[in-house]
Order: sequence, then structure tokens, then C-alpha cells
Amino acid sequence: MAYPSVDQLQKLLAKEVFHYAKDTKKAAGRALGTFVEIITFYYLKFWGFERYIAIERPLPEYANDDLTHNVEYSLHPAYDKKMVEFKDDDLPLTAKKIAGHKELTPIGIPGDSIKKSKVLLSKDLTLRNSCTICDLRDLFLNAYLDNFSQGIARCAISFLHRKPFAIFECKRVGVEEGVKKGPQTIEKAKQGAYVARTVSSLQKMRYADGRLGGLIEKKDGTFCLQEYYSLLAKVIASNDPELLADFILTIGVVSNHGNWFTSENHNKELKVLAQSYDWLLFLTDEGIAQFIDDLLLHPKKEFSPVRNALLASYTGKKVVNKFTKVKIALSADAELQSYFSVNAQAIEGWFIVIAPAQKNLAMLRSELKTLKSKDWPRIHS
DNA sequence: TGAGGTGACTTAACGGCCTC
DNA sequence: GAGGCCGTTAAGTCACCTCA
Repeated sequence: MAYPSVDQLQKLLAKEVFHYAKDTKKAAGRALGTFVEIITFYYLKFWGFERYIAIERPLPEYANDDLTHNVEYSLHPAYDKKMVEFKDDDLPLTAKKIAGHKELTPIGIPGDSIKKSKVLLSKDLTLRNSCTICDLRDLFLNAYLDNFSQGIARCAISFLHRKPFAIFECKRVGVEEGVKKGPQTIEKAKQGAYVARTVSSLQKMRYADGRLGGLIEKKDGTFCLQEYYSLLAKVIASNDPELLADFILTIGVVSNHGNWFTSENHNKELKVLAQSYDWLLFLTDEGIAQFIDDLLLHPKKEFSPVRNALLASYTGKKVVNKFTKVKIALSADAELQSYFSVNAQAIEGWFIVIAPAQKNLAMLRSELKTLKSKDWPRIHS
């Protein structure tokens, strides 16, 4: 790695980018959290799941609608899809404008269900990833920009069910000056663990002998109970609405930061997360450092739009941030897609699978593909 | 009338301080 | 050292206003 640690990289960012902030290290740490989110999003996009993704959508706890949690990325069953096109004269592409497209008028979208402040592509070519157009009872419509060339914006509209089949949460916690082990880590771990353990119908329980068990209540009040990962595999492979209807695969992505030890030598906080999410991925120091060096600190010429989007977003003045998981400069989006496509093999190595044991990223991708391909209208009926 | 800017507000994530 | 709490920073939503 070109840098001794991510902590050193954070200090470099603090000096070079966040010099205006009252607490430069804190601002740089906050931005590193954003980078972890962006890396996760573009990897999912590279995997082909973009048209199923919602961002920061409130998700109720299982059988407890009173409490909702905004989850970073949720992957939803797609009931339908439409393709629409707009000319560059039509910019900005607001939710209202998209909902009024002739391809969508037969649906009869009620005016009051259309999102007021959502813009898929603004006049200054800022893209909104996963732009929600409207909520229609159990479904919501999300727009995704496929490409924008020769004056034509081609957009995909996904009809997504409100109940996701998978969620992703990203966490980063830094290391304090002069301290090797961060006390605050347990707080972040608890926060993530709580959400991971409360949203799915597949619940975790502990046997007296220490084994992890899983249980799902059936309609008749009886329980399907067995060793957790066996039941998880059974649910993913099944087509049984009783098992699948409220099941959510939970995935956590945590970045290394020097005080969670190594991926092999887990400390308490990492163990809490590993036993709370179905999958826990560890984004390595080397990975995040490579991303920052390649795209933000010393980018090749073709990646300069990414660096420019970052620098224009963090100036100390009030500007629209064009380098987040939601809003990103269109030129930076294109280069990020290209970077993730060209470097796919290396990027796969940035992630270490902490849990489940003996599994790899290809298996996670396969599980997600299996889930997205289910006959969801029948399962939800 | 609709696009775009602004400010109030909520939610979340960060590092660091404080207590035990 | 462990863990609770806090101030700062930032993202996102929404209502409201201005202006073409």
C-alpha cells in the first residue's frame, strides 16, 4: 500500500481537502464514510443490481411498523420495468416530468403520490442514483439513467415492491489520536446490529450449547426452526411464500481503520456485527487506499472528473455535493462505472468475507441473483 | 407555471471527551 | 481500557420564494 494506513490517508485528506473545516480530521473521516458507501454502490452497480436498489429508504422492523430504519441500500423485487427517453431540452428530469411520460400515463399515477423534490438529472448534469418517482401502495417507481448521449437521456423505470429482499449497511469508524483501540466502535456496532436483527422474518436465536439457530413463524403459528445458516440456505433456495414473503438478507460492509484488529483476529465489535448480519464484508485498508489514490489523490487523466467532483463538493462554502451515493456528477459517474468495470478483479480483493465462514463474494452475488429472480408477485399475493 | 435557489429541519456518522 | 455521551459535519427532505 502506498500509505502506511488509512489513518495516515485520512490525515492527508484532512490537510489537502478539508483544510477549511473546524475539525479537519473529523470532516475527512465523515468523507471516508461516504467513500465506503460509494464503493459499495458502484460494486453493486457493476454486479447488475442497480435497477433494484433504493437508497436510504425507511424500512419497518419485522411485524413492527411503528419503528422504521433508513437503510443505506435496499434491493427490492421488481414487478415490472419500462424504458423511457427524454431529449436534452427536457432537462431537468424531475419526478413529475418522468411520471408524465407517455409510457407511464396508462398507469394513472395520482398527482399527490409524485415526489416533489426528486430530480433524476439536473440541468448542470448532476445525476441522482436511484431516483424515486412515486409511491403506489405496495409498489414504488424508481428511475435510473442508463445513459445520456447524443442529446438523448435513456432511463429505466423499475416498479419495485416496498419489501426488500436484501439490505446493505456501510459502517466506518476511525481511530483517535494516540489511541490504538476505539471505544466508540461498540456503539456503531450496536446500531448496525440492531437493524440487522430486527428487519427480517428470519430471526436469530442461541441454543444452550452455543450454536446459532434461526426461526421463522409460519401462518399457523408453528415455527420453522433449525441451525441458522442451514435455514438461511433453505429460505434462499425455496419458493415457499411462508419462508420468503418477509425475509430480508442482511449485509454489512465495514471498513478497516486500525482499531478493529485484522480480519483474522476479530475483536468484540467485529464479532457483534459478524453474528448480526447474514453477511459481513470487510473493506480492507488496501482497498480504500487504492480507491482514494487512483481516483481522488493521483488520478490518471481520464479519472479527473471524479477528483473534480470531490474538490468542487468540499470547499467550505455551501455548494451542492456532487460526490455522494445519491447525487454525483454525471461525468464522475461514468468514470466510476468504467473504473469498477476495468478493475473488477482487483476490487473483488478489496472485500474480505468475515461471515459466513468459508464463503466468498461470488456466492453472495449468486444468492442475490437467486433472490431477485423469484416469482415475487406470487410470493406476495 | 415550473425551474431553481434557500433555509429550516431531521437524521446520521464522525472523532474525541469524560467517567468509571 | 471500556463504554456512554456530545459537538461538529454532512446528507437529505420539504416548504417557500423568486424569476423567466
